[in-house]
Amino acid sequence: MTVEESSTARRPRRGGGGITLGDVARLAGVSPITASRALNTPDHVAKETLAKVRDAVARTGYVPNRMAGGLASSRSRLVAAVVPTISGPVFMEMLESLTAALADAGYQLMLGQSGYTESREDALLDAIIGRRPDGIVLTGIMHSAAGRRRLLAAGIPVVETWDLTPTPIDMLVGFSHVQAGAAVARHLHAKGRRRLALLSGDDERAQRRNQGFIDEAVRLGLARDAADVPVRLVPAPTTLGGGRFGLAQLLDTAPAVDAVFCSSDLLALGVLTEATARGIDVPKQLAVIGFGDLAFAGDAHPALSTVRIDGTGIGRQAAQFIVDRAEGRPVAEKVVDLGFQIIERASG
Amino acid sequence: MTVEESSTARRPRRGGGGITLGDVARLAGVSPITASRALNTPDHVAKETLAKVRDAVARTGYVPNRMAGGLASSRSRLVAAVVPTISGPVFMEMLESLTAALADAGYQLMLGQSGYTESREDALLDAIIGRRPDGIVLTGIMHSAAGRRRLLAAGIPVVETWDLTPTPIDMLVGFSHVQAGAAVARHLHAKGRRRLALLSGDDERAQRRNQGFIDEAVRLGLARDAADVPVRLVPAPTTLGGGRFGLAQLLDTAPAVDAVFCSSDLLALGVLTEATARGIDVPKQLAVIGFGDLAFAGDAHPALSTVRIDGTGIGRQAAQFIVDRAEGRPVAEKVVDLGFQIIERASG
DNA sequence: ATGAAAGCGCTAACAT
DNA sequence: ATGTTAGCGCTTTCAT
Repeated sequence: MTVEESSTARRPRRGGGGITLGDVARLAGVSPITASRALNTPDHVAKETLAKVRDAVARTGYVPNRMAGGLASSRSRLVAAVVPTISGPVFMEMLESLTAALADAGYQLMLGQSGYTESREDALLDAIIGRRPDGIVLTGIMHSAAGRRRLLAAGIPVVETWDLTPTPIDMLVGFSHVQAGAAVARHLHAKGRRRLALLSGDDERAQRRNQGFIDEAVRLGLARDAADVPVRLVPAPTTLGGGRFGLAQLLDTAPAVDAVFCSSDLLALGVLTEATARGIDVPKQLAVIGFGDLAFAGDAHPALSTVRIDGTGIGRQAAQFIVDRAEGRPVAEKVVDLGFQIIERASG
Repeated sequence: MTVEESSTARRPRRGGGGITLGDVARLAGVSPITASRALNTPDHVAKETLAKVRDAVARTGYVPNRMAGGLASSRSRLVAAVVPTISGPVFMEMLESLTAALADAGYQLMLGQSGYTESREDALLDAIIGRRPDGIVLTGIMHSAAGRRRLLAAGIPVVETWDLTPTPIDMLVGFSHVQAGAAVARHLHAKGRRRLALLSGDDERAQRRNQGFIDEAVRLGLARDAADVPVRLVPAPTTLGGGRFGLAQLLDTAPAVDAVFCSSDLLALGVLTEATARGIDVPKQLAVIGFGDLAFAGDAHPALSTVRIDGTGIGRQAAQFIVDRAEGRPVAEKVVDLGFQIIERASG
């Protein structure tokens, strides 16, 4: 008690006036550095000392200041994640497992949205680099050449996700969009479909899946050439409404279509909805394949066939990458392909 | 150039070896504190000096270390947000506007998930308090009495959201769940519905809406007493499948029901789906009201009537609260009721 | 196993 | 308008 009073009295004007490691150390009757060791590397400290420090922590309610720790050690234990936009259910599963896995390892997630103008992207990078995160997880576009250079220059470990780019900045966990598109085309072909069509958001990744889909359709003899596959593009982010509207448009221009590959489950749900409204029988008249395997896919009517992406796995692997790097563990393989899985349900 | 070399040579073993404010100051030929002022309070600095510093920043690619700045100024410019779980589309709109509004003001969002065991909640609090955030935005349960005390003790401004508790910890932005439930009951009554039912997630807020709904139904003479209103509870988080299953159960026990208030739009979409599958005419035989007004609500078939919550407004106001507090501006009103709005579409 | 000294990179306080 | 000094709270390095 006397200790607390005297320390309070001596404290100068600056600072938050909170409890510091020094206070804990004084209460435990050890030096600050010993208190620090007791908290960070308990096995380098005598059992008795440990007990005294732990007791002092409990009595004071001390919580270490991670800004100070980070400054001293050059390890922020902060990880930045950048997504195009937070709404848009696609990346949620990944963010959830990423957050959880990082929390388990004692790291915290900082969230940033890149899906705005390019000038904003620069400001976002400043905000991120300024925090000196131990890693950054990139999802979506955010790769202006200047941005890549800045990240590299800052020496921050980078994990790119949801994609398999040929020239990764650093580490990478994802899957091949081209192959996913091709696999869907093969699936539909195997199910006897002959007039394939695409309903897709206008974002870059979706277009890559479309390319794989179209090329495979041509290869299988389902279309004379690329221009022979009906494509309807709707603005991303995709919506249920976009699916309804898109199907209507598609049927106007290509009424003979017997299968649609949608770039998202939401779009596919819209197609299902519009089909119901028009009395089109799914899957008899029209097969519908979604993308993402969101929670609702299996419960739709009819149950939605789709491409499952292991968002949880992506998040977990991204966390692993960064934590390993931060802890100085060797990273065996910098590129991990988690693949995808076609989930066949009632709709196709 | 000579400057850079000499500074590099002198640099000791610790630290990241990156460019610091000192480097910029030396290059610009001013003292570090002047360089600091040029970046933080440009109008306290002569035009010429400003130009020299800006030039040095541009040439070096300097990005201020916010950990150091935060440590020195006791202002982290970090805001923590706690949600029960990231998946679950309900809070996304809020998170999006919160992130954007904070970014605009130069603050960064740290995300935490509380939706696990109580022991985790404690660890989460430690992680958050350890970062000394300038504010914390709470959504969902996370209010163990001990937790409240710790937050208060840490002196971190707290904004509770999505609710109007009678005893807020600090600041509050939300709406009344009881009133929302009551308003839906009145709406259905006004539309001529007489046998109201509830299909709801088992979370606390939903139950509060249910209470308001039931009480109002009794008051309107639509039920003899509270037990007279059919209620089907499904586990939260709610799903489309839960809606389908729930409606089936509800109709088994109470076939005369002519209106269902669902605790989420997803649940309501499931009800719509199951109704379609069973050939039940919505809204003729059954009115369906959702909650949340998610993006798909208006595009469902039939278009879903629902309760709109201004998630964007909640996020914006929460950011405003915290930034105002951090900048030392007076906060006029610590409690803001953003209300809700019944959106009448085709389903009821 | 424990401690003393010396910073990490920045800004508040007090000059001038 | 600019500079000097002294920390913020912690951890690294080097002793013992």
